[in-house]
Amino acid sequence: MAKAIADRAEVVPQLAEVFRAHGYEGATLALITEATGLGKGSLYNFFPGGKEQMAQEVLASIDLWFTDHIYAPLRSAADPAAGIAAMFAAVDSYFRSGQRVCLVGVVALGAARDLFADAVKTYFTGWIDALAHSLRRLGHDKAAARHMAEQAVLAIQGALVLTRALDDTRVFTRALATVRAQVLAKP
Amino acid sequence: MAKAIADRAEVVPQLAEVFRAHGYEGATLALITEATGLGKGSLYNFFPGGKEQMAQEVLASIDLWFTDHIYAPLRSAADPAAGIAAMFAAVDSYFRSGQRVCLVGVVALGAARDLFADAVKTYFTGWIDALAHSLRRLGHDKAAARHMAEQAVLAIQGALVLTRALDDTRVFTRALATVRAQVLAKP
DNA sequence: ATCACCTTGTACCAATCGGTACAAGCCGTC
DNA sequence: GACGGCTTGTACCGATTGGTACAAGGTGAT
Repeated sequence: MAKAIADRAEVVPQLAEVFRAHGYEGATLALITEATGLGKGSLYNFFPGGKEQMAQEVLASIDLWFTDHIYAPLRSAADPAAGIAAMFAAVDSYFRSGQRVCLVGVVALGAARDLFADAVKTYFTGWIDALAHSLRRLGHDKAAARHMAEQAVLAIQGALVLTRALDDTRVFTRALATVRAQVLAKP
Repeated sequence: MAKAIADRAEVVPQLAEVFRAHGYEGATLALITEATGLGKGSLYNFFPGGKEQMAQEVLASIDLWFTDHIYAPLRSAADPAAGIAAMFAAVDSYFRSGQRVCLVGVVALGAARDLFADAVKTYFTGWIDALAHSLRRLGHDKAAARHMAEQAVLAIQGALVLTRALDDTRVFTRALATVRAQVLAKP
């Protein structure tokens, strides 16, 4: 019938928003159709694997974004403290001060965790590893750096939960500032 | 047909486990029937309001448990530090070292948040208030106590997310120990 | 023993789920 | 301008969703 070459590149972020808002099982094809403007025909043409493939590609694109905008800068920053500061700025902007939710965290808590276990683990270990790397350069020993990185990532996830629970973005802002200060404190 | 007086008191915890494992929307009546051993007839006899009422009562029972076992002891403990230590022990046991997930957190992240917004807010504000109360008694000023309590609760939630994401309960144990030390440090 | 009431299993309901089939149409290529 | 290959809308599929109706059966009070 038509040809609108709806590019994957613009569909995947729309899919991401649907999964974020409704979770994996809650993201029905009806919602996906509505959010993307694509009928089932197009959807299954682009993603023959159905919902599962859509979610996999969304998770892959998220991982790519974090790699490009957070993990890599964390590793290549001339000044590790500056790299960490940039990370917190990127996180605040990515999660819209807590209004946006972390899809990977949502998946991890849900029943679909097993389906996407690899992607979930890759995301979090990638983040913790990159941050721990910066912390070592900052002068922390290996064990302390890993532990501190883990604690920081976990606090960000918790901040997203609590922010949504209390429906107050100031929670997120406060939490981010606190973790930032802890992480950037002199070893 | 039968009479088995399946008491509410034993059904609600079973419901809680189903909601925890599958989320609100993911907890289908088929799963609920299987987990409780109760047919639809009994289920809708006990909970005329359907799934929503089941979830509300589960959330209420969770709030009651936390009030009895955590918030109240936190307030009435002769030694505030002992009360806080007891809280961490209770949390570790309740969440089975991170193998169990926080239903309230799961709901807060999901699409059903608006349906249960009141219960979710009550749970978290209750927790933060009680902990902040203990921290004041420990010598922190009002603002610092609130801030520290918020940070502790949020770290516990984040620890649950990360523990499930990495499928490693040691994450939870480490995180809990860290937060405990931060919170119990001399003001 | 009777009776009213509570509990329960089963059949059933419309709506929606994820997914498939396929014809109709648009496109670039020759 | 005809062709072949993508892209798309629509109709359709069986399975499952949350929920209702109700008859059958069990229980306790009398």
